[in-house]
Amino acid sequence: MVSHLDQLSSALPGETEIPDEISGLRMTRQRQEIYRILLSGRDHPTAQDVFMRAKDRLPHISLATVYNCLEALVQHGIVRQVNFERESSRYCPNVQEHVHLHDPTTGKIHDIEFKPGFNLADILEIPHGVEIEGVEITLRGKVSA
Amino acid sequence: MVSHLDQLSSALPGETEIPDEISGLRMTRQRQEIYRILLSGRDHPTAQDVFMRAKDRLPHISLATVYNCLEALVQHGIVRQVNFERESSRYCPNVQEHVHLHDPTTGKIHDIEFKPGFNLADILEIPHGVEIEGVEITLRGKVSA
DNA sequence: AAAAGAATTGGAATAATTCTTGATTGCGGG
DNA sequence: CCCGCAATCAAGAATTATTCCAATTCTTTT
Repeated sequence: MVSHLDQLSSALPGETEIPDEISGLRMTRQRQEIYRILLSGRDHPTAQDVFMRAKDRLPHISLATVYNCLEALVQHGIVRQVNFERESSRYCPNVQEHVHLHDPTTGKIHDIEFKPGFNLADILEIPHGVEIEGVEITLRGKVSA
Repeated sequence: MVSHLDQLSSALPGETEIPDEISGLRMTRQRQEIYRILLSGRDHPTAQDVFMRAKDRLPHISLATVYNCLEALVQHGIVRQVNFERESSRYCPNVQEHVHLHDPTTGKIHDIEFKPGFNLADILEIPHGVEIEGVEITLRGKVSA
């Protein structure tokens, strides 16, 4: 399955061409800008961060709209919402299955990939009768490089 | 390493004898009650839940105290704070390393154990220079049994 | 028993997010 | 091209979980 990310991230942030509709979601001006912002820097911004960045191109945008757009994008599987502890939600344009590494010293979040063919049941005692529908893994640690 | 859970959970909830001090934390009356509540039903209650249950034995306890006590217990590694999405934090007296399975249909949370000798690096591409300090895994799924 | 230090309380304050309401926009049919 | 409907947007109010604060009460130390 090819992600929207792969299709779109080749162009430069400002010029990225975003279609009128993605996964059945009408891409309005503000949804486009917000999605563009997420695609451009892969730094897992919060709604506030996105709001501030969006004002460059959409001076009249409201925080509520940012929340609405982010929610719409999340609902349609176009972006992923990332929660760390009880901090503000962060948003990520990478919808491939992956895990997040949070470095408490820098505050940065890094994406980490699964090994191909990984299987949760290899490391967990999954009882019978349990059907796993989703996995959420967050690592805490230091990144020296 | 023997957990406090193992030492304490044999007695009945109400009678459970809790020492004056655990891991360097002075166990005041309210901390004892709150810890007892967590030990008795392993249902991952929220601070509100704990507050309501605590009022049976400590009618004058305040919600702030419940938060204070829970925080103290968490800081001293006596209980574990569990966050699911952006919901209220839940608290768990099981401090062994384990993961949580959230069943959205029932709203219940189940503990799932790691297999002995598990290794995260078996399923994840951990880059060089990354030192993992903590892991948090949450599964979403249905429990039929 | 007095002093010092911790813990507890109740209420106010905060922060993130959601809700509400009214205005605006975009679009298909006439 | 214009009309009407539904979706979207904006602004601010409301909500919710949690934290902070100041005053009081316990504990422990002296």
